[in-house]
Amino acid sequence: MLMTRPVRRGGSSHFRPRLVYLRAPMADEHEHEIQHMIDPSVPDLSPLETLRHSAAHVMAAAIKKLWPDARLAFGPHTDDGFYYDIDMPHRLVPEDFERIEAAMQAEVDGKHPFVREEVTRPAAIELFTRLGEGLKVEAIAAIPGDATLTLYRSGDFVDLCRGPHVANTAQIRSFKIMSIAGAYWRGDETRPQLQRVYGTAFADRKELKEHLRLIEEAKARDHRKLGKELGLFHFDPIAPASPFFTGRGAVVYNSLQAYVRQLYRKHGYEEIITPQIFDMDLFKTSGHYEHYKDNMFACTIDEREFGVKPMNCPGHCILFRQTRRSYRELPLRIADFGRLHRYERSGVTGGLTRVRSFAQDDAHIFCLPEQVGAEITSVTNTILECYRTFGFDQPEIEVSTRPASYLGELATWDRAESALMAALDAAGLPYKINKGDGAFYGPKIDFKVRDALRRSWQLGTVQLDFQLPERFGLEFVASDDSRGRPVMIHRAMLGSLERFFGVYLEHVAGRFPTWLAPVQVAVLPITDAHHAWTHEVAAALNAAGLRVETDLRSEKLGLKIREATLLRVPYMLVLGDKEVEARGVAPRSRDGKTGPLEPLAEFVARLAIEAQIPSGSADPTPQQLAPQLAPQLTPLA
RNA sequence: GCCGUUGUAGCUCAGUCGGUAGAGCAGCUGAUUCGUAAUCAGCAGGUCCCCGGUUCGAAUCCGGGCAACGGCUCCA
Repeated sequence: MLMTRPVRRGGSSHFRPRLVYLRAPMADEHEHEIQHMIDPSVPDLSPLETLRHSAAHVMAAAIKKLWPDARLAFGPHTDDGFYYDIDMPHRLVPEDFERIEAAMQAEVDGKHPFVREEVTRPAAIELFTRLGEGLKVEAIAAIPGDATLTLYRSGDFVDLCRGPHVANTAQIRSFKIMSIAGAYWRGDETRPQLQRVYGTAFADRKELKEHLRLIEEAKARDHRKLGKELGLFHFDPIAPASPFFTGRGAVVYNSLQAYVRQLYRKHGYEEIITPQIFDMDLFKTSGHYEHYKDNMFACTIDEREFGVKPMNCPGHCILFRQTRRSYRELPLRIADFGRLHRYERSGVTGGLTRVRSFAQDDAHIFCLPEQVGAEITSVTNTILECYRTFGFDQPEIEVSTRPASYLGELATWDRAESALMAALDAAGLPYKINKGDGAFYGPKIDFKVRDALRRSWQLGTVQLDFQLPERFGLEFVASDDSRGRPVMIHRAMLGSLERFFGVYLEHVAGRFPTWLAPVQVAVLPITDAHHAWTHEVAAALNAAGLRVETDLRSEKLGLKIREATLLRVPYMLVLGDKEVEARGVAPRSRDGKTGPLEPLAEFVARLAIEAQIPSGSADPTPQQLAPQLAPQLTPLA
């Protein structure tokens, strides 16, 4: 039951209702909303976020009990839990987690209500100074204005906090300390580092268990692990953060490119090839030298400074202006799989997700200002089609608008931003606006997909650019013979192919659809007597353009099946007396299903269709689509 | 770049107090010819990440580098 009491607000004299929680049972779904409605200064958190933020308080209280000299910083909720930044002499190790959890449980068992309290700034400073919470005092100093501050008490723990919170610590029943990491006070790397303790909490034990299972599953299908197990790619210290793709990996990589090329053909792009290394003058013109030089590989030859391209756009501008362009040529859509090199700082790289040598499915569209809307619509549709093919759900779309420091005319920005949103509106696509998050050269749309484990990845991007056409003096001849400046649209669907490779590998847990599988069919003779038919079958598959491997070793069938299964080969053909006699095959899928004996030609014809690169001219067949959630494979013994 | 952790055979890992480097899998050789997720035996395989120091002696201790991993920051 909710009760209200009058509370003085700020300096004004009016009274407003305020909440006090007296109720123990958890999870009134609407508590937080009520809290938020009554006081808009209370952040609008979801019930789960509220629970997690409350759990952060409980954890902080527990840590303060165990290590009274701990100084608290901030303790917010995150996408899948919460953390608290703490400054203390004791260096936490995983062995401490159990003690912390036990102390947290004591807080929970104490059934302490969360009590909100309003204080003046001086009172808050006085309180936290007395408690020795220097970081809190600093945080108070950083809060602008002289608004009333709020405290939340639970038991004998008190924290500066805007809330909201659950009613009572007893509601925090399912929690776990996850990990410990370093973090800076307010992200400032010149300040001493704090210890960030990560935890998670859920409304009930079942959800917590499921969350922990998903974490285990994510570990099992980590693309770095799968890449090694499946022999797809390799890293060596001799080329830090730069993948070596093996023969198998390159099949996947090239097939991804082949698919994107299908889309290009369908949607009116032409693919070009541009240089790798340019005179640094190019990047001085584009602005990369000024803004991005520290991330570029450079060298000086013959007293001339060169830079390895970190992006394709400047080179594309050169190609655009190498001839006089008529408005009739626009929109000009040029695509480039050019290899890019960026000197990513040593601490930021990892697996395929952030590498120093990579390629994008990159394209630039040069168009008339009035063509922007139609182009955005077309690009967006192509991106959505692309993600469908890979079995991703509808992506989350975010529009980033003009940042504080920007280049170009205000009116142009306004026009561009409304063009982006109008295109999305027209397509009936929901999106979120990230105000002020655009690049300084133009607004953008980002596309984020969720993979099979519900993790979010930013893949595609569509960016308007008014700067490069200006800087490179690009122009076209208009119908009245005047000169106009084209608008440049940067766009990528998969983003970095390397990164997409990693994301997708995890999404399908190594079970590539047939058209992407490095090996599509494994032919497994039972004994030497079946080798002749094996060679015939393999030759027929090979002739149909399928990727086939034979296993002629004198190993037992079980082993051959096991190994092909672990390599996630989509189909296995076990050949024994029956198959030889019938001149047929009985395909076994990697899921363990065995089909009936059928004539070889039938299987070849069927598989050839399934293995086709999705054409982009029709919806992919179910077989071409990726499996949504791969069944769990028996782990290696 | 910053903080922390780690680095031993192709892979996954063990290695006590500083005293000649270990296993399983993979590989090679041989045997086995087998019907839907691991046949048996033998052999071979090492710059203990790199450089330097301490020590009679270093995988082990110390210093410096490199790389990977977990985070932070960054990702015009």
